[in-house]
Amino acid sequence: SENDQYQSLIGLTGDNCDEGADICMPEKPELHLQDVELWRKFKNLTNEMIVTKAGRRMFPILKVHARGLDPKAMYNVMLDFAAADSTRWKFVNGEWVVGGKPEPAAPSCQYTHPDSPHFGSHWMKQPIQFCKVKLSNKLNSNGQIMLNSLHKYEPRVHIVRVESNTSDGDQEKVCSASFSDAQFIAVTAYQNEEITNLKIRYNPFAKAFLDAKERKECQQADLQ
Amino acid sequence: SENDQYQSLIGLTGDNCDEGADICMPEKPELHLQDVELWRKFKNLTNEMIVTKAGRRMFPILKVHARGLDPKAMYNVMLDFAAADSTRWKFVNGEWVVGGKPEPAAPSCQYTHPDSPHFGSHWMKQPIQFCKVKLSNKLNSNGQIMLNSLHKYEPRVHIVRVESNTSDGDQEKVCSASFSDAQFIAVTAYQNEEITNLKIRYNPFAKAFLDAKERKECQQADLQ
DNA sequence: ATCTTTCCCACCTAGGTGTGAACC
DNA sequence: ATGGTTCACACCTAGGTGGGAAAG
Repeated sequence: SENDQYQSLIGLTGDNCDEGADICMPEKPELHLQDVELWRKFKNLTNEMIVTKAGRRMFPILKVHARGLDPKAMYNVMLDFAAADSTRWKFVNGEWVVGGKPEPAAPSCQYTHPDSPHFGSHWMKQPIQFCKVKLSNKLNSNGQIMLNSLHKYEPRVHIVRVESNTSDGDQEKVCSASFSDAQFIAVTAYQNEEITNLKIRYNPFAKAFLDAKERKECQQADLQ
Repeated sequence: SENDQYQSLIGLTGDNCDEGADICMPEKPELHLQDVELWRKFKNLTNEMIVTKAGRRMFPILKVHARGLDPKAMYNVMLDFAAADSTRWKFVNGEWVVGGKPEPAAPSCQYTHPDSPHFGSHWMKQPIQFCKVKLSNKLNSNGQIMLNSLHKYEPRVHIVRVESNTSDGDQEKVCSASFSDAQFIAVTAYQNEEITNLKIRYNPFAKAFLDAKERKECQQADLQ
């Protein structure tokens, strides 16, 4: 169908929009992952994300396009990480294998997007970027999200309606989506060298190491 | 009175909170300028702010403490610049004098604080900082505020109530304050060398020039 | 000539990378 | 020994300073 074509072009749609069991109208809130091609490059090698005590940003950055919200209604946008399975992983002989018993899988804390609260029009006018969220392996006072190292996670985004001048608990969940293309294993140091290479290649903050690689290649070319 | 003491300690209170003509209850919204001592150092020399085509940040940074808002109500916080007088200024022989006829004094565009919209509790829990606002002498597409060079301005902060799911024009002004201690003349290059010295002394981004000054002083000390 | 504006620059702040040795 | 974690580090991105020459 035309809808299927569209989805394959722009990539993954959130799996479980859980409000409204009726037919899928354009008005129904939807969330679409951006940069799917990039995410899949990482997923094909089994993606890894560094966690540190102080918190580490994600790369690729999670970006989500929202549609179908009420432009004039107010929403919070939240991010959390669901345990993708119930095992602990380890990297042996170049591949990830199940190893040991997992930590008790508490659902991760929620990260509230810093633009929250804001109008539907704001959330829809451009992809929602989670470039500031930080992943940690320790419980911190600040806004970092704690994950268990060597466990696999899947990012989820939630949109909740907020009303001014009401009690704090009055928040209605409008839409949730889980992004399997953005699954990753939390690590304190990269295990798969190919993952490291992808990170260096695409993350501008790792430019120093990209340059080092290029110098190395030039040296080898000079020798030939 | 105790109230007067408090105000002289923390500095300037907004001059014209324009809602509620009744007696001043603690619940009445109020805005107080922060870092008044620093602002007055600049004001004593006649403060200057650089304006550039691309936009320049203010220094000192305008910080305002808010109180008396409804913690659960939603507000926008706006900043604009009122013409402090109707003349054009020029700097001759080390002092500012009236010179020439002024540009037509259109009120400046309004800058919306990037945290907007947000709850009263958010605006009150810490001073509201306008560290990102940029002053320009050109009309730009982005969020810069255009001012006329060599004209004097006084920053004003406005708090307006916003409701979700209502028409856009439905915004009720809750409180306005004008900060005479933060008056300045817009310039494209600093005129008063003493102002330059203060900017270098207190703005961390000008550290390079502070270091240069210290080296100079050490050289002079060595010669003696 | 004089006054004002523009542009490029060196030098900072602030903070995000993976590395590799050290630590546990 | 082994595997996982931590830390200081060099090297970047990103962008905010005033200086000073040049241009209007």
